[in-house]
Amino acid sequence: MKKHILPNGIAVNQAAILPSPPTGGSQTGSHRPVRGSRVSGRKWGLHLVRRNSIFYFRRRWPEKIRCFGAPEFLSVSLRTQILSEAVKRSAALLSDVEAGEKSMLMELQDTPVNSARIQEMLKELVRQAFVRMIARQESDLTIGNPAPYLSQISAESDRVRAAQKARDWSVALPFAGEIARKNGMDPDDVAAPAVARQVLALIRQLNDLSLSVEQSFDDPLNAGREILLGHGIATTREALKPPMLLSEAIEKACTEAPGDVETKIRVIGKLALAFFGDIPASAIVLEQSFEFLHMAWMLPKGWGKAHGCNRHGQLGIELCALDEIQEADVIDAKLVAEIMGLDTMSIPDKRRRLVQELKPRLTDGYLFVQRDMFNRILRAALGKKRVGRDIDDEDRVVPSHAQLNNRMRAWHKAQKSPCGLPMRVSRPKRRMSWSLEHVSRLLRSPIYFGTSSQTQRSRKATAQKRYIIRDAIYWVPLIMITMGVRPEEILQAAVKDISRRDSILCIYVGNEEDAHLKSEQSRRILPIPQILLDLGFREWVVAKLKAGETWLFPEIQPDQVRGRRLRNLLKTLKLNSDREDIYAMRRTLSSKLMQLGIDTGTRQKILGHLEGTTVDRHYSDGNRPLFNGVHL
DNA sequence: AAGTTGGTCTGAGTCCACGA
DNA sequence: TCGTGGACTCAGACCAACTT
Repeated sequence: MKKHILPNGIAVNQAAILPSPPTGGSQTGSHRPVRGSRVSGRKWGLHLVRRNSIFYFRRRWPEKIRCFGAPEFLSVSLRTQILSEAVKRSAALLSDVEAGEKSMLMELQDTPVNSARIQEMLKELVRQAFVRMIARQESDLTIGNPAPYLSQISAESDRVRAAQKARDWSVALPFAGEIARKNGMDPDDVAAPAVARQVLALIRQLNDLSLSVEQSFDDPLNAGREILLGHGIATTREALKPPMLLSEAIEKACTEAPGDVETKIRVIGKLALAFFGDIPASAIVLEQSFEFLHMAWMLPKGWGKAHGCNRHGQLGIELCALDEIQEADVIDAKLVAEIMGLDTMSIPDKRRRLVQELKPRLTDGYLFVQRDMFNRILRAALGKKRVGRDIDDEDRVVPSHAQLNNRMRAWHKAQKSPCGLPMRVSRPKRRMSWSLEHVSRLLRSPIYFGTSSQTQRSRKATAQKRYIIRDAIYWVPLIMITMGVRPEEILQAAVKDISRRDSILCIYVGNEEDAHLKSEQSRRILPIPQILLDLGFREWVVAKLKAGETWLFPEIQPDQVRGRRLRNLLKTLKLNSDREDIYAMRRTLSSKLMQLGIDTGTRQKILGHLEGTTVDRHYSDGNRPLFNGVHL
């Protein structure tokens, strides 16, 4: 395809000689409007020029192709002096050229001829050659008979030289095709003149080095110093180790990371393997990281969840992330087409429907998490020098946050229809404080007014049966609303963490030695608000103490999935809401305190955020009246 | 029939440390 | 002060066997 476009006949040299179009001229000079006595270039027709009575086809290459290195013009001799024949041939040529351009543009966008990838391939070529040379020097003397080896190498060099002269680029394939394939490139790319030329030259360079090393028995690392450094390889044995595969990099990153991070690394690792295949990690370059992240960006929210495995040993099904994207894309495209076709609908209405009905994708914020995890994988393989914080943007393999941000803006633009309607949506979570109505509905729910079943707490009490069970489900929402502690903080509290301090009943959050806290800042002492005391919190704790309990909420195992029971209950009570979830109760308290004019520092101390020093983290004294003012 | 539960998996937010 | 990276926590979907 490229072949019939690139060799552009007589054009390149003569392009400079031909008169350039005056300002405002489009395409070629031939498009210039007729002005004054000047001979119109369009005398013969579109893209037609006549020189020495022979007609030529002459057309400017589109900017998009020129920026990839194409010359200004395509000029081809039409090999005729007859105008009508020239017009016919020119029309045929034009349609061919335009078709070729189209597919070429697609190709360029699909796999940009990426110089960084080619450099990686050449580097691998060098590395392998050096490994062979060193292995030969260290091998048993009887194996390597120098004479045939030398002549074999010279023969190879001769062959390469001949191929270079004949411009037979396919010769490069046996040398670099396999490496290209392993690096995730199309082996045919190696046969492109620009690439093959470099490959063949390098092969000869390496062969020359082999010959001289074979004869002089110099250390290849020393003798080939320039070649190594020229390809970014240090002159050490260490640097010649085979490149790490993506799968190995994932394993390495996982062993280095803590548990929770490991699961995320495995997620993005699985995606990367599906996207790149198991190629050497060093073969990935910046532009491909962008493509990969774009793929992740298009993942539908909730991908990979419908696998069907559960605790009953169900086998479930294997899901392919790429397929899930494809499916979502198809559905979205159908919806977009359908809505665009509704002539009667106004633009805002169309937007509303699209936002509601399009399949939500990952949020922008989460893509940064994915980026960070991908970063860890590549850092495990390439080291901090290639993948670190303080690297120039153009040297990066994984884009920096800023780079990704910029690129994401472009992606967003591309996901807008011509009339500005969205073709891709996401649903970020925005927590809001609970409305008073919501809180009061919770407090009037069967949890506090009594249930008819001891286990199914959402069932309303009947005349005969009325249970009010004071356990985690009863106290945790109250404590969260009035004190703003995190669920995991209150759930791991021990009975003796509740005690008097200066005659005020307080809870010592994070007092347990082995308590697992979000941060040191969350270690704090909070007074028990009056509301809880009125509800009998003190008596309840005393009863626990007498019963010899250690934990405040023994029914909640520390390693259990916490909070799900409560969440489930809220759901059946129809108290669940996307924005006003359990965790949002912390925010509720904070905003209520703010309305009462309490300064930020104190609020942060109550919530256990960074701010207060160790000394003033104990603010139980004197602050208690504030809590009495909190109306729920 | 509606609700509970505990497996699996991913989604996404918060907070903190560090260094330019 | 801000960008970056890291760690941690919680949210939520799906699923099938149980309970009520």
